[in-house]
Amino acid sequence: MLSKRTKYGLKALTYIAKKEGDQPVRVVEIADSENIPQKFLESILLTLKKAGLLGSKKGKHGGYYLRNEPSKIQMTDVMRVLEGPIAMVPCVSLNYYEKCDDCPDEHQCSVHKLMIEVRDSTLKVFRNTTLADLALN
Amino acid sequence: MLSKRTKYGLKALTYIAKKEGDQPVRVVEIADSENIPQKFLESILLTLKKAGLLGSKKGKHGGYYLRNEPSKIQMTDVMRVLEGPIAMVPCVSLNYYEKCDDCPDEHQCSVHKLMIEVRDSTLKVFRNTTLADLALN
DNA sequence: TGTAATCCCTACTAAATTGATAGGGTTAAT
DNA sequence: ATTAACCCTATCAATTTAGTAGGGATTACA
Repeated sequence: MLSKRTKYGLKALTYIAKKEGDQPVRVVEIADSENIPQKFLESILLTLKKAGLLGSKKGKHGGYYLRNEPSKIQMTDVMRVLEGPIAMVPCVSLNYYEKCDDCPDEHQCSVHKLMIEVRDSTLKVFRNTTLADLALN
Repeated sequence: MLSKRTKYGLKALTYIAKKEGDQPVRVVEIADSENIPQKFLESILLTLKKAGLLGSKKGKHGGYYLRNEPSKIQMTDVMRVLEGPIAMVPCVSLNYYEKCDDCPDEHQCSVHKLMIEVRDSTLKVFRNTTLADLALN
């Protein structure tokens, strides 16, 4: 299941991408438009900023803006920042690999094989989708 | 992330499928072979039984057995029983649909669109994989 | 220079979920 | 009758989730 955090983050990014003026977008505006608790959203956007996806401007007329063109922002990057590993088990994760402690040999593990397939098919979707695609319509 | 419950369940099913004699397979044997806490495994196999995937025989020489040929058991069914919805958000779930309370119109929701794609690609994998595939090798 | 608007940061918390463990009940074979 | 096995319920500690609270730091502008 996708966390609310991730869902809100995606919606917020989409909102900002759609807006794309020269003015940064305020948290409160996004929160109101997308029905997201403001304080919660603040912390999410902060995460996205620290990850380099968003930039910010403080003070009056401040807000958040994209650091790249929407068409250059892949879902793989967004999802890894917001949700963590894309793989369903650590032993098939590209970026967060970890050995299972119950598994003597993962190359003979049926779950391992299956989850590699799932990972690859999900990755394909995320790699082929950019923020520009989300912002269409 | 896949729960341990699901992972253990998949391993257990694979174990039983590989064994496939006329004797039912005992919980303790699976638990020992696959490094799964026995009591925990008991409750998982019970769930699989109640869902109709496994049958059981009580008492001496008892154990669990498959109710169908491995090649007839799709991962979609197994995953739904063990892990619940395959979709990452309830609003794109085929079997557990639920409206998002923050979303006025889900057809205009960017997350919705993306998650439909993910769901479909994951479903494709699960539909094309049976327990017989997991039990290979 | 003061004030309001805005992002930034830390700490806390209630509720839910996960990954078990405990303890015994029921059934079947011998 | 005894033992081996599944069946069932309750409980629990740790972790994660979805926030809330409270204020600090910075900037625009009057």
